[in-house]
Amino acid sequence: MFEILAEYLRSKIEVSDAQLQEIEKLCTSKVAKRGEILLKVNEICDSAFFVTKGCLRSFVLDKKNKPHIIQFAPENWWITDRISLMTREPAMFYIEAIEDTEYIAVPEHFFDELPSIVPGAERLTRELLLDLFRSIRKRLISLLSATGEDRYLDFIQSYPSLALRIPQKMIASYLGITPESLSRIRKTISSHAVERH
Amino acid sequence: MFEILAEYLRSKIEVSDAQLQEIEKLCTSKVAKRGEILLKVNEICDSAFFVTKGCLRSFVLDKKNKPHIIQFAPENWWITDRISLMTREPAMFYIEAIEDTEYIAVPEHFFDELPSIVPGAERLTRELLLDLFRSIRKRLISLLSATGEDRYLDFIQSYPSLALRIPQKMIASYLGITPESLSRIRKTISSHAVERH
DNA sequence: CGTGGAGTTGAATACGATCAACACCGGTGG
DNA sequence: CCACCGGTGTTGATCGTATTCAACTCCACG
Repeated sequence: MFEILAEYLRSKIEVSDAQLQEIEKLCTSKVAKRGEILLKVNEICDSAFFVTKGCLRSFVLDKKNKPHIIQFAPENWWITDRISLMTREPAMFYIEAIEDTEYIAVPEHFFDELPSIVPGAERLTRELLLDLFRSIRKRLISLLSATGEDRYLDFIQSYPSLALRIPQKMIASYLGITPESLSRIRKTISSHAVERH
Repeated sequence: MFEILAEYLRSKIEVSDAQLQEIEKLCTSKVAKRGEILLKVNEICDSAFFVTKGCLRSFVLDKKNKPHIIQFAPENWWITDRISLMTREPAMFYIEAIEDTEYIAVPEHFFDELPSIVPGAERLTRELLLDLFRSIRKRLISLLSATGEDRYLDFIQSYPSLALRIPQKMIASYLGITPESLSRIRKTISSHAVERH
């Protein structure tokens, strides 16, 4: 199971087998059943999760207890409350398995220690942070300035495999619309496709 | 004018006058008239701006050319496209003066060099990044999960002085609602206040 | 099989956006 | 100094769109 993270790291940075063995010592392989909660709001988040099989999501609850999805994490994705992890503040959201999932938990200091094992790995840490930053900012902007339909089109464009795999009600929650609205949006989109054909 | 940034830095980190002189060499004092654009979408952002007097804002335009405000920056705030600054990617938004404004521009390498002038200043850089992260994430969550009224209440709570100072149409744009809706929200809020009295 | 959840569809509703009118200044120029 | 003007904020009426509620189908799974 660690082999998947190893492969991921090899694709991102130059790393030897000996270094990978060092890295593996920091990692803990775990499994979660569908529905299992890995992090709760207001807990201190002490790990980042790297998914090797299955899918996790992070979400908040509004005052009517409706979930709103912040992020999906299928294979080869990281998910964590980065701020809670870095500052020991209470977590802002839940993390939950939406499929039976295998994942690797790494401790808070993992990314700090990585460069001492693999010189130059700061770049990876920096890239991960930038990717996260970019994606949050992009979502903020699209929530502010784009319609539900445009957000959906962007979603299937950006994450085509997720769009097939994730239940539509969860995609709707991620997009900030109701499942019914998403269903209707999909209908009008497919009718446009027919027109063009 | 640099004195205001100096005071700001003194409040954040231990810094001597000699160090401040070194820092000042990296800074450029500038002024912008109301309406002046400091950064355009798709330009490479090469500075961060620290406002010493007046107010800047960042915003995007949607496909109908309506502005949507990402951030306000009054005195003692930083504003920049951090990702463009760090990666030389094209900027995602505009930065514009909404009042006659005096500000200090610092180059992309400013935050990298700061620790070599003031040992321990990494903490400040890290804190600034965390603050930005926190605020973007908070806005994302509130757009996903809170009503316009709740977002407004949170805004006046979080930034009471901004709420008095910024035109309401801009606050509405920041909150993702129309100026008319904000006006009506304010009306119902004040009537609630009367009830309680 | 049968049950429950997911997705779709329709109808009614509610809510925010839009359009329009107006009051209220703050600044400018006569 | 006052008249005028443009922009801002408020309010009302209308409109459009997403939400809500409900019914139904279709699988997947036990």
